[in-house]
Amino acid sequence: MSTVKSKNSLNPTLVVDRALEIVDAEGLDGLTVRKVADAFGVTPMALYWHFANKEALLAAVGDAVVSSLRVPDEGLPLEHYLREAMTSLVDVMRAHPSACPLVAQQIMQAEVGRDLTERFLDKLAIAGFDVERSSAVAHYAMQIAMTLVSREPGAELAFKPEDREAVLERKRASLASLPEDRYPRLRAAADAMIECPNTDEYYADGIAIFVAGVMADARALAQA
Amino acid sequence: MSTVKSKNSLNPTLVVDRALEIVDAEGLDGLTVRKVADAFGVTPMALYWHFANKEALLAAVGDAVVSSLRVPDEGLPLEHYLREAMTSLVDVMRAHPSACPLVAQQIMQAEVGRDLTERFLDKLAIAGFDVERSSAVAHYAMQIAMTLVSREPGAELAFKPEDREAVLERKRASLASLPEDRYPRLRAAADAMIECPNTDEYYADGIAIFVAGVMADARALAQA
DNA sequence: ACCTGAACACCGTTCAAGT
DNA sequence: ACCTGAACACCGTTCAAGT
Repeated sequence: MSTVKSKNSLNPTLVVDRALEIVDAEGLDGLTVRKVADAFGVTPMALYWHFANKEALLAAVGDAVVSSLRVPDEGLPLEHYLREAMTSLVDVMRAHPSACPLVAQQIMQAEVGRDLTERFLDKLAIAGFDVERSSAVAHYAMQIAMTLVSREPGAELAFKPEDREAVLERKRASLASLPEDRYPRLRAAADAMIECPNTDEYYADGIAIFVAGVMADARALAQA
Repeated sequence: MSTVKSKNSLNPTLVVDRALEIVDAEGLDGLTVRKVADAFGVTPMALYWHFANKEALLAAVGDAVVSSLRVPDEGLPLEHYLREAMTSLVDVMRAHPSACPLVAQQIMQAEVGRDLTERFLDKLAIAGFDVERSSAVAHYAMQIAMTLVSREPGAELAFKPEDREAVLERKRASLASLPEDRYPRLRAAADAMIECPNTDEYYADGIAIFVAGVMADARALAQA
């Protein structure tokens, strides 16, 4: 967070990088035009020369994160292509969990996002999905990837590191206070539901369930 | 939006109802302590007698929506129980799409949410899912139901009804400008990806895919 | 017990002005 | 071309005071 100040010190790329740092450190709601300006030792209004408004800045942050997405190999069959695409999306988002909603919002504005989706829609069509169904499945895939990352158990407590343990403890106590005879499963699951015990497994399983569901649909269409 | 004003006109139930109306009409970001106060012809600070802060008010709104959830019949087998539970969740949320995140946040604070989850975890355990996996699946189900509703194609444009058509048209134009030879599937899918052509089908398919994925897991566990 | 009034530290953004 | 300064219409919230 060093304060850089010189003539023409502000350009969109630098601003977006700084903004992403702030989002990572303080969450999406923690990003403020004034904070970005301060980080550059500049007046808030200086940013309005480079971006039309805050919305445009957020979109640019989304674009920046999306750009590191990779398109799975064209030759892969539907099942593996879908798994690879979702894994790639999840990986990109896990690098900047707070920016997830921006990624979901901007993915179609990026060439890599369009290419990935076009190929996916094509494979779905070949597997027998009609246009409406393919569109829905592509939409589910994107949104589920985002949800997995941005709502990973315990992720909502990523900020205010002092409070984090306190909030965790409060949730734990709340579940522990439930009557054992009525909520035995909930009590046993408490720890796992509050904080993800194995994040890699959490993502792999989430993706696997969705992929299996889509493939069940594909099989049903194949024999119809 | 009539202005009610009398001695002791403010009580938590009335305030929550009003707040939910505002959320429905203007979205979650449109809900403001000051707006709620205005609706009652009262000073913003009056609300702080009944709620600790805005967060507590939002939680109460979430509780109110959750309360209309119903627990599926205990006797149902896993597959049907899961489908019923997600359908019930989706129905409750579709009544107040902007309040979805509050529902997801508060569901475990409500008896009906805990009962629904306890039974689901029990059925998963009987089907062979270990604690960690059951917890993850319960979490996926909740979050996916929420995502289906709050990110239904076109839902993000639910407010500012004047701008709505303009934004839709801008998105449509953006996809229509893509080269036909390179993005044929994307162009064909444009309408369906921008605005949901059949919402009931969209939800039924989304739920069906997740249920099928979980059942594939269950079968794999059964024969292991 | 329940609400008001004034104040504080924040927001995004406009518009005119400086260099 | 790029940035500043002052101002506006908002936020959530504290704290002391009224009834």
